[in-house]
Amino acid sequence: MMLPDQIADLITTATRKAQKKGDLPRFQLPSVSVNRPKRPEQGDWSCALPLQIVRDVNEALKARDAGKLSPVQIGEIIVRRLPDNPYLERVEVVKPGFINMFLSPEWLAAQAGEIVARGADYYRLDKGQGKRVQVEFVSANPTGPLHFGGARNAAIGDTIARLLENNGYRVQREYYINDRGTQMDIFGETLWRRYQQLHGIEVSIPEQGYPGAYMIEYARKVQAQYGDSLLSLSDEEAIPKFRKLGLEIVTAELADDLAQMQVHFDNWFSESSLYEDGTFDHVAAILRENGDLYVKDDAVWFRASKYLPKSDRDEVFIRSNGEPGYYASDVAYHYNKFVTRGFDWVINVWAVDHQNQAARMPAMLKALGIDPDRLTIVLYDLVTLKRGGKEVKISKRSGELITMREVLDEVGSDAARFLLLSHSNEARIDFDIELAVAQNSENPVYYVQYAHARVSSILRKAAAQGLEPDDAELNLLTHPTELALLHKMLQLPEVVNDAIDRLAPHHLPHYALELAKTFTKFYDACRVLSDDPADAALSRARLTLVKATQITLAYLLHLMGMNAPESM
RNA sequence: GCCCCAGUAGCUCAGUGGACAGAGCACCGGACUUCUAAUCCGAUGGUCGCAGGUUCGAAUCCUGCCUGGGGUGCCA
Repeated sequence: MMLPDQIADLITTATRKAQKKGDLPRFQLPSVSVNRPKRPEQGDWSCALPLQIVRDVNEALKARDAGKLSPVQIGEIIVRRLPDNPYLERVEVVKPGFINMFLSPEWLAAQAGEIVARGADYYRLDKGQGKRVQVEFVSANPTGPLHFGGARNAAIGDTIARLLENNGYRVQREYYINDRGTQMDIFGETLWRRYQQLHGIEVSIPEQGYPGAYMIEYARKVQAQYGDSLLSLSDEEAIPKFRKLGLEIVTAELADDLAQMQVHFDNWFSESSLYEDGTFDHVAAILRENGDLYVKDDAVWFRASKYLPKSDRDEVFIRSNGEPGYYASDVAYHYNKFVTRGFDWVINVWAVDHQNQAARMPAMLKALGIDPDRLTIVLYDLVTLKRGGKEVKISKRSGELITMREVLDEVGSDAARFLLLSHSNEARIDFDIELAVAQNSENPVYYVQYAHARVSSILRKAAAQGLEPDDAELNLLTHPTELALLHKMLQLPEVVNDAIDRLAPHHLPHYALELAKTFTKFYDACRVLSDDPADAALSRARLTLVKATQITLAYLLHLMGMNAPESM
């Protein structure tokens, strides 16, 4: 259980006891929460319960004509019943009715030893309790290299997966490959034409095809493997063949690009497999039996309005040309996720231009008898690429960077991930390449990594002197910056908990910056190593704190998919 | 038209019911024979888009409006 929950429990217990003993009248208590006040004089933890219950208290007292209590008086009554506990050294009740609590420095200092003893496990929560969750992300159409916008999707999705897998969930990362439909046919045809062109055949690529130079590269890869042996194929034979070959090339390239960002998928799921293994026919049968399908304008429609009371809008299931639409694939796909594979929870990470699609997902789930709460769609806004404040046009012809690989090659994965994660999902990002590359104080990425490098350097130097972390005399840790650093480290589970509850990974980089700042203040104020043997005990205690900081920073960087450098 | 998101310090952004609204950058003034100065300390800086409402308490919740972005039935 997290520290704030434990402290809130103390308040709850004390209040119930006060009721039982007759100090306070009986009524239904609200759930108690505590928060970290901004001002140090208001304590390490604060609780506003007296203000929240003053009305209930006085109404109950009035009923038996027993006078009135002020919030401060209520607070004092509660505090008198506070159970013995190791955390709190001092508790104050102040106007207008806050209970301010101060952590025991001894208990706080002892946590440094706990962190060193248990490592990152000290911070891990069992939020998931073994639940199976799938995070589906990126899932860009496999018709070319990843656009830089995909990097934000990758950073968000992968970080959510990391948050979950470190806190009690069994996580699968999945990439959904849209490997059927009109776009793929045109892609296959373009590749086929490029291949023919490489062999001197004068053909032109399709009108709505893929003009990018990368298609010529793909054709060269086909040529390298097959030579001219495919030239004899007819268009009817060649297009499916090249669609398949192209898909293999692109998929390998996507995996490669994503690996550059420390992103690895457990499963690449083929859309067309849903049609080959009968899933699509099966869900169509379910919907038909329930009377959820009807024909209009030569198309088959899904009666979505039946399941979404606020909407009168239905969805095209099978288009008038006989081809299932994307919504039909989504129905089959989600049936596969929830029923066939039985995930407890599914998270889809989508760009904000799919917002409408996201709003229509619950209808299909209800129609399939699946609890809509088992699906969460994380929507994020787009990224504008800039260089020195000027927008980089998303145009191949400009010659400017646009693919994810090109940006990563220039700014590096760590900086890209950190900067892409720093904004809330709903916020648009202006990603300035110049700023991202800058290895100076303007760039917060390096401030955080630098703190880890410093910590590592101290531990190295100490080891060379024969000094190791030792928790025998941790009560020597009394300096305000030492206690502040410990208090900040203890905040990590709260940050993680919040990030998971809201699927908002941007809390991690912000906290990382705060933690690095808090460490650097300690570093500035407190010398760890010393030439004087008389300081050895304090050095060992501080080394424990430094080691705990290293563990914490490394875990935090790991959650963000970043490296924790030992030196810079 | 309708739906979604955003509007907080000069800039980039945190903060989704608690106390006097925060950070980074920029700007100004200090600190270096450093366990890595990619540093630290201090100062300046805000009618939280606007107007109502709910509440002991609102940047946060509700209603309306303004501005910007996105979406809006056979593309995905």
